[in-house]
Amino acid sequence: MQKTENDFYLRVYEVVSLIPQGRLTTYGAIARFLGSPQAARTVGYALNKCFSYKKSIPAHRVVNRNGMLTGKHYFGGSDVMQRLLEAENIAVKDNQVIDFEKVFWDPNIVL
DNA sequence: CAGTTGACACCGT
DNA sequence: AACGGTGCCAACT
Repeated sequence: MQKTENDFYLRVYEVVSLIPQGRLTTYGAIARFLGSPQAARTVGYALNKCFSYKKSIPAHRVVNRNGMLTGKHYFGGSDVMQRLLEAENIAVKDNQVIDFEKVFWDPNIVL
């Protein structure tokens, strides 16, 4: 569908904001959803700037393909991201999401 | 304007 | 099976 914003990272924010509570997705899934499966890195970069974005983005619901909280350090704390996930019934152990595939949410499948 | 970076992912050794 | 190196895309300095 057509987006009013053509900026790549704006689209990333859109998708991340659509992630249901208690679910999470991966950078690769979002990248693939945007049409560039190889642009997973760009997705992560977009989320890095999401803190500078005017809207609040649930970036804690986005993890890498392994389900590991790679960017937890960017939340301003060492365990902030994990805490946010815990608040959504998502178990996290050693920077890794438990039952990752169970809570995994793929925007491509939904659409 | 050109070079480097970065919250990833995949292939090769 | 585990570790390291390379590739992509867009933004930042």
